[in-house]
Amino acid sequence: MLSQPVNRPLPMRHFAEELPAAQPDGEPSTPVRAMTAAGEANRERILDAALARFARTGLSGTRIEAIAQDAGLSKTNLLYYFRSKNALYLAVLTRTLDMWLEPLRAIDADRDPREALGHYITAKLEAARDHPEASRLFALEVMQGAPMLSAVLATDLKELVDRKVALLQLWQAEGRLKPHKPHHLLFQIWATTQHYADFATQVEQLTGASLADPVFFQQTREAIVASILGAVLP
Amino acid sequence: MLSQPVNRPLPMRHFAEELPAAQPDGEPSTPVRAMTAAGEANRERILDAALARFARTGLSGTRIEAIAQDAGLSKTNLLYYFRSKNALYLAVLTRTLDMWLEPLRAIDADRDPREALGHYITAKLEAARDHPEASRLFALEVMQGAPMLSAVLATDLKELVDRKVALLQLWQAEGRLKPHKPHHLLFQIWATTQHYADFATQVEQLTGASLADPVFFQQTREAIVASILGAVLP
DNA sequence: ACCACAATTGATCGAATGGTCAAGTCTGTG
DNA sequence: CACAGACTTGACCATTCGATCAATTGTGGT
Repeated sequence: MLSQPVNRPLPMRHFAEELPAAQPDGEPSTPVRAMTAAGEANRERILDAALARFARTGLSGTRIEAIAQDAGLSKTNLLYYFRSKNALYLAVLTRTLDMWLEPLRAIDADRDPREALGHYITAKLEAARDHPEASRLFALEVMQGAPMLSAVLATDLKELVDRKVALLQLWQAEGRLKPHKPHHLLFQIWATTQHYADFATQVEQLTGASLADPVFFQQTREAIVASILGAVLP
Repeated sequence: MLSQPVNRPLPMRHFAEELPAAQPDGEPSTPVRAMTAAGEANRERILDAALARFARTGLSGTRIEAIAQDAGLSKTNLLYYFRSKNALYLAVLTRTLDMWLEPLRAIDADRDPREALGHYITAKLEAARDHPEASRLFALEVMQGAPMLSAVLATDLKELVDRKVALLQLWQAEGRLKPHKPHHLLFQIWATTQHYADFATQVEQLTGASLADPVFFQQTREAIVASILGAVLP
């Protein structure tokens, strides 16, 4: 059993770790002193190493010491920056969430549907190419029922998706998209683009190519755009 | 270091556990006596429980004791049927592999492409509905680089896919399919259908429905068929 | 009824691993 | 220069968990 720790000033190294609704009121537990440049850099290196490891072997399959080694630190020192393995995992997850959501946010109501959706697909495929670990990490997490992210997903993601679904329905009402349950459109885009990141090893094994190859990338992009846009544009 | 155990007769309970190329020649280590009916049933219950657990929490995230409890056995007793956690995992994996490959095998050269591919999509979606854990287990395994399955996938799956790709190319040459890199067609089908199993919690959270709902199932099926077949049929 | 082997159990081992502690060293600021 | 607090380390603790072992019970076949 943990004794509920009271509002003591939080050392800088743990400043960003607090859960969203951790402090009902009062001082936001201002850090005592700023982090050193070296400390800042260490934090980043740890997060990078952790992303790579977690994305490959999952939370329970990753040893905290392996991350520390990758980052060039001792296990104890890593634990100085992140109070626990779970805290580190959560930090990686939230840090990556924005990257995942951003392309969806960028779908613009003012643009032409064809162009907007084409851009979205391209952006998602670029994300799959440039940050496959991020994609894999989310996939792992969501597939396991999003035990750490369920709250965020149920609110932030849900709200964002609802907004974009409304936009798609508007476009449908205007006759600029075929009638179609909009969710399926989103799911198809997510599924196909992320597939090339999440199952990269399989894709490479079967085709001998990867998204890193520009030719293959273009080919993939066109295949996805053709099938998805072909089905929803009037 | 394990001392290489020599061809002693393998007890029935471990009969199926041997790796494919384990016995270059000689007696196939005939089991001493048949398993009891109870034993057979236990093995099945263990495999079922293990599939459910592994699909949710992965290999390292699953405690062998949890599986035993789900199956109504003691941990020690489970270890009587499977010599190790890895052996159990591998048994679950191989047992499920056929289920995954079967729909692909069923793509028939004699049928019309539209019909054959429509059937394939439907079969994959039914598999996603009826055996989501199997789909999730494979996804987890492949996403992590298929450490246990790489050999099988590199041979069995590769060969099967190559055969079907050749068929698709034939259809293209006959003008019955649009020219198109066939792999992308397969990937799109896999990605979209499996998405509804692998990310079921997300799908449910965002739409409130699941494949178990017949209306939603039909809707999904039509959306996928429309976009994929629409793009590849001439 | 007997026997060989299947099935089951509880005790226990040992390695792996997350996390703590006390004792430092380094460094920016007053 | 002094000091507070950031940063680092190695020793150590506690627990979890896969696996083994010895011993006992159940059971199908002769």
